[in-house]
Amino acid sequence: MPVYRPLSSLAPVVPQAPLEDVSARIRAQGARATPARIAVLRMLQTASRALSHADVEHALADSGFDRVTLYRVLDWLVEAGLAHRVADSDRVFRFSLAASRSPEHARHAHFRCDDCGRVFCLEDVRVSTPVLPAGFTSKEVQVSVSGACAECNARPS
Amino acid sequence: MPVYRPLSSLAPVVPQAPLEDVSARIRAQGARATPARIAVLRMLQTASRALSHADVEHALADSGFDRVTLYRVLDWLVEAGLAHRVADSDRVFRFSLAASRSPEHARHAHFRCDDCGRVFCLEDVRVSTPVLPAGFTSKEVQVSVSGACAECNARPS
DNA sequence: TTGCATCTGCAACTGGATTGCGGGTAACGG
DNA sequence: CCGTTACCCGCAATCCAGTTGCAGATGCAA
Ligand SMILES: [Mn+2]
Ligand SMILES: [Mn+2]
Ligand SMILES: [Zn+2]
Ligand SMILES: [Zn+2]
Repeated sequence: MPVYRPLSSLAPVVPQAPLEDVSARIRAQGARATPARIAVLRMLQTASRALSHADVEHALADSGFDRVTLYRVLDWLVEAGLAHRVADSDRVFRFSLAASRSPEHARHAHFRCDDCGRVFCLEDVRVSTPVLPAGFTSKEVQVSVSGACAECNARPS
Repeated sequence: MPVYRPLSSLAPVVPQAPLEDVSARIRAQGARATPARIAVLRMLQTASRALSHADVEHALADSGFDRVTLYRVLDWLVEAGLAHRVADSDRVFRFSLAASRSPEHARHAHFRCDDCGRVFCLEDVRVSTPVLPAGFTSKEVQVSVSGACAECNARPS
């Protein structure tokens, strides 16, 4: 079980995205553009990988948002169709921008490193809906690969 | 979020499989063939879908096995390579016979019904390892489709 | 049959996620 | 601008699948 590693030691996931744009997008869903929603959505937009609640909480620690508020914001984003949620093999949910919201976030596979615990978006590995048994209808397809990431393979350990 | 539904209302998942065979298979792993291990392994062998700890616990309620024992048996089965574990989108682990243990359990996709919460093994949907970024190595690939199963689609609801 | 490493039962614990509720505030109308 | 109010947030308690520690039981090889 990999230990938690703060975002600072990872790829840059700093909240920096067109502010007005983000607020407008939230209001377009018929909801209030609150500081918490804006901050989290901006973060997701610039994230290079799927973020857990803990990731968001640590990155936005200075802002002083309540833990529960961040849970609710993430839930709301999913419900509003702005983000999607995948259950990781370590029983934590990870969030990333919804496919429909940006072309580079089209349906793709995810990779979980068993060593460092990070989850990468494999943008190049596209996912297609398989043929299902009669009567079954699909809403979502998730492909998740586990193993060791490049960084962890390089490190002698 | 679908409510838990007891096994009795679902497909027949009664523990009935060659007893001696099962005991021998357990001992072949250098472990003791205890009642709990035998019962759980027999259950997995006849299950038509991936079982959660709760499924096993309810089905074997009469036997009086402790909750923790069943957790440990399931963990042991995975460690021994006799079963494999998939993390479901509702944050519960589900278990099924390992691919190497029976030809009909080759690497396949799983289907989760958002309505009734059941997880089906899509034996016909084979899974192959995708091409990964340089330096990445894979150990396991999981494909999980979500949507509505035939039964739930048929029911008017 | 006996020895003992392995396994089980029980109870306490963990950590991510959820819920209830009183107080706060974004957005709209005036 | 300011008042109103439905929506949102902070806080504390709670849930729940899964884990851990330890003392006692037991499968099985000798
Ligand atoms: Mn992604
Ligand atoms: Mn399966
Ligand atoms: Zn890694
Ligand atoms: Zn169903």
